[in-house]
Amino acid sequence: MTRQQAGTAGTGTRRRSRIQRENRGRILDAALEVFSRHGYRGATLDRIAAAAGLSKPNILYYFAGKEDIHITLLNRLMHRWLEPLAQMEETGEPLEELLGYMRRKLQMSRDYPRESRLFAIEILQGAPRMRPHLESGLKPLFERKCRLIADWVAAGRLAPVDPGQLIVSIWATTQHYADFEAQLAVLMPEHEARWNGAEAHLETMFRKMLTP
Amino acid sequence: MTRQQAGTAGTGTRRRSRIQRENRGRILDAALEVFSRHGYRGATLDRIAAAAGLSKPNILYYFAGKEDIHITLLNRLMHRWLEPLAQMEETGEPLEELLGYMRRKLQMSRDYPRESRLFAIEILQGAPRMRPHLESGLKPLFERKCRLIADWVAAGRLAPVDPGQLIVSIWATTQHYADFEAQLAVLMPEHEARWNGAEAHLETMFRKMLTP
DNA sequence: CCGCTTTTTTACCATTTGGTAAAGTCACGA
DNA sequence: TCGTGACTTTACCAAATGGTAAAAAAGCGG
Repeated sequence: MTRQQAGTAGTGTRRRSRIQRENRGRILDAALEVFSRHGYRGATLDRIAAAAGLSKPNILYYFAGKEDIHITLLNRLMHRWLEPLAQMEETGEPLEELLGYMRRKLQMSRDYPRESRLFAIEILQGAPRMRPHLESGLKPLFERKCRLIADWVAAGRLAPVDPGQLIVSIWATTQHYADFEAQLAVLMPEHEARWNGAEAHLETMFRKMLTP
Repeated sequence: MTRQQAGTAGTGTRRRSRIQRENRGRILDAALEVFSRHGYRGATLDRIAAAAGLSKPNILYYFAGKEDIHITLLNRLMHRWLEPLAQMEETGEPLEELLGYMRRKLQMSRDYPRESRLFAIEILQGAPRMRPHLESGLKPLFERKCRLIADWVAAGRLAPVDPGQLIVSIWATTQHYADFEAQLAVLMPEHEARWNGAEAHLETMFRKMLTP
């Protein structure tokens, strides 16, 4: 019977000391940096430990293993990632709701590029650890919002559009600025101009596409 | 003085036997699969060797090392990747030129998803081995085509648009279907409907955005 | 300031990984 | 068909990697 580790405590046991909360936080922050740059296989515990300023065995005192850290990150991520879409509701003008969603998503790319890359790299690699989340978390929300958009179109409050394709194109255009930043920084070196240009461009594009 | 290896021959020596051409091809094909799924650090020579049906030392007979394989892939990729944009010229109707470019890019995502993922994963990881290519290959082409689009806008043949942002949004929307296929396959399981829907949606979107 | 728990460090391990040396095997032109 | 160079395999190696055991150090309630 091995000793109970801090991070391995059953889901019921939520008591965490101050030190545990601090160090788990530092580990997750460091792991986000490393996983989002190198993917699961390319990330090493040594690198995460170095970035967190802790020793490798100390990391393994707080988490059951590399996979445990990764899964914990993905769980947290999914929550935050769905929020902007969930906020799009039937109250309010359809066009403004959609533009608002696009703006929130673009802001997320700007504020949380590491999370965006973590998500992107996981999907690129075939979503091996995330498919359950996609099925159970994202898909129902996606379908609900597709029906909402379809209703708006049917009521003539939006130009005719394939709701699923519309949402996908919002994801694609907004996430691109976080995920491909290394490329865009070469082509458009001015950081502020790039982001302001993005917002103006996407606003024009989706407004033209959706105005009935 | 080590023995001269097949793949290490100086750039001048282009003679390659039938066996060399075959096996280098098989190795590069296998490596494309593995690198595009796991990134540079996550890919292993063992995996590449297994996928190619060769032994690991045999792989190292044809290439100087793991990095040599990766660089060779990126070089080949860059060539093919710039082609669709290079084909967009000032002869012909501006709107049709741009829509044609978008369609070629979407077709590339459909036909060469592994290449698209290889590129995406390299950029996501900060483009460590590709920045020179971006500077010397992509950037000049990008700037040239931006000027072309700016000229079209100035002549009133296109709606006012930020040329750089326009090109970026074409990249984002088309590449997304290859890079995020694992996610889209969950949300839109019907493969043909997904791609046909994409083409129709993007055509509508960019046509509305660009019609003067 | 004592004793007990939590946290951290030191010293390891087994496996994997990129890479090499050298002995074999094959192909093909003379 | 035979010799020579091109190709392939076998047997390794040193470093890196995920992970563990157990001792040492810190916290902390009493």
